[in-house]
Amino acid sequence: MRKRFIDKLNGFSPLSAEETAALADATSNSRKVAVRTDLIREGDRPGPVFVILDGWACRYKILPNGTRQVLAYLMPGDCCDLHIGLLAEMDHSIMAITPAVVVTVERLAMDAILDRHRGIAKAMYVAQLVDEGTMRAWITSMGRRTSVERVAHLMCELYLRARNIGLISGPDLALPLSQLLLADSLGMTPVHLNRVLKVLRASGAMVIARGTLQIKDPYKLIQIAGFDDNYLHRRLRQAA
Amino acid sequence: MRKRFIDKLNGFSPLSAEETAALADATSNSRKVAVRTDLIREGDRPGPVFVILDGWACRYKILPNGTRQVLAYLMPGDCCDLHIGLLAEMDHSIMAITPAVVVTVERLAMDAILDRHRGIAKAMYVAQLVDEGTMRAWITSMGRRTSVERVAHLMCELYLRARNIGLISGPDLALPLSQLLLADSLGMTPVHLNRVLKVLRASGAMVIARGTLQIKDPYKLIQIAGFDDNYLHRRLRQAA
DNA sequence: CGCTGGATTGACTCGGATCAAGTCGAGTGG
DNA sequence: CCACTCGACTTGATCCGAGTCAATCCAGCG
Repeated sequence: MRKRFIDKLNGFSPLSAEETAALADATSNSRKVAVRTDLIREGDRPGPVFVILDGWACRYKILPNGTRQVLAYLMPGDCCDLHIGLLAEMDHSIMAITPAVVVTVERLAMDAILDRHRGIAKAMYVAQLVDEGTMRAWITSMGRRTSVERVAHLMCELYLRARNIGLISGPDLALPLSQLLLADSLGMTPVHLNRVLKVLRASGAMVIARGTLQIKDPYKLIQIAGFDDNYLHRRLRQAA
Repeated sequence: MRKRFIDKLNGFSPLSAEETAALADATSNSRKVAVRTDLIREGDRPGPVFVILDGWACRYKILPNGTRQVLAYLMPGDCCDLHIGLLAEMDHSIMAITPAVVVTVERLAMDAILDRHRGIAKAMYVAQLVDEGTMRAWITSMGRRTSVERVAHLMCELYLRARNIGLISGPDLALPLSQLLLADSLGMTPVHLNRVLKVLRASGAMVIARGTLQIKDPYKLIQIAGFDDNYLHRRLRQAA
């Protein structure tokens, strides 16, 4: 299960055998987390860095008026911000949206790893840059894409990310996201999201049903979304 | 002019005299940039890290359909991502929106500084976390705030950031942002933005006129925006 | 077998986009 | 000094995408 995290980092910047071993060592102590548990809440003082080994989680904020905005999805291999411990308090919460397996790495241990293993540090910096790129893509979606484009774009992203970490190989992805959650990610109401899904289904591009995303026509979906995968930064600078 | 950058970092994590000197040294070689010049474009291979010493800039993306989304504003003291050099290409562009003074720090020089001066590294990591928090706040705004709230929220943010770096002291802020630019930041049309500004003016909370933001009633503005400054992380963990 | 939470659909309303005309102000050149 | 121009700001009229409210539908499950 740790494999996914190590593989993901290795994909960003090649790791030595020693570094792989160090990572495996640091992430050996995992724990299970129940669905809908907050890993950390807005206002909390950040503790150790954690890494999702299995299951999905999301970052989110609750507004004064009670509405919720989902800010990002965390899939196996993703981790929360490296230097989170420098902050006095969290500006958002993180919640498990499936039963999940999580490992926590103490701040000092994390610092030691980053210091000692430059390859790991480099890979994790890239991972962070990708997360930032993803946030920018979300801002762009919310600001300048129609609701149909927005949904298509998110599905392209989630599909590619899942594929990049080897979660899937075929055209289908197990999506443990309720329409309510998706609506809260995309800045729309559940009712409207449902209608958008119907449009996409009718277009023949994709279907979401019974917790599974089926991409029927990848080319069409990408075209609808105006999707460009550059922000996921898979092709990396060679001579870095 | 370099002072602003150093002061900002110092506010995030106290710097030693030696560190201050190292920063001053690294940022001594500045250049002027004309309005509306791109500092770097989407698709470019990232070069050195750069820091805005004077003037304003913005990150933005242009979509296939020609529309633009502004992703962030950079004010004096702000810098682009530290580890940007690890990526193969930029996923967005950065443009000067006023005549600006910019300093570029070569990647190796930057790495050396981060290695040698932990205080600088820490302060810059915090700065990056703040930028991420800001992006999350933007996502939240776009997704779950009305247009009036959104405008008010952005103005609170810009005002506080300007104040935090000592750009202003009174209730007024010189805002070099056209309505078109603001509209492209907030995911609305210039026409609608204009009407929203009128509403805010009528409410007595704030006025934007002739390139100046005047906050007439701070309490009311914050209330309209539902603004919480926690994401700017000014109160930092003491024992960090 | 009925309960419950998510998904789906319909009817109506409204915020914000679009289209179209101005207006204002700063520069520029006659 | 004034007319001309150009870009940015304003305002009005109309339309449409998305929100709201409300009623089912449906599947999993205690």
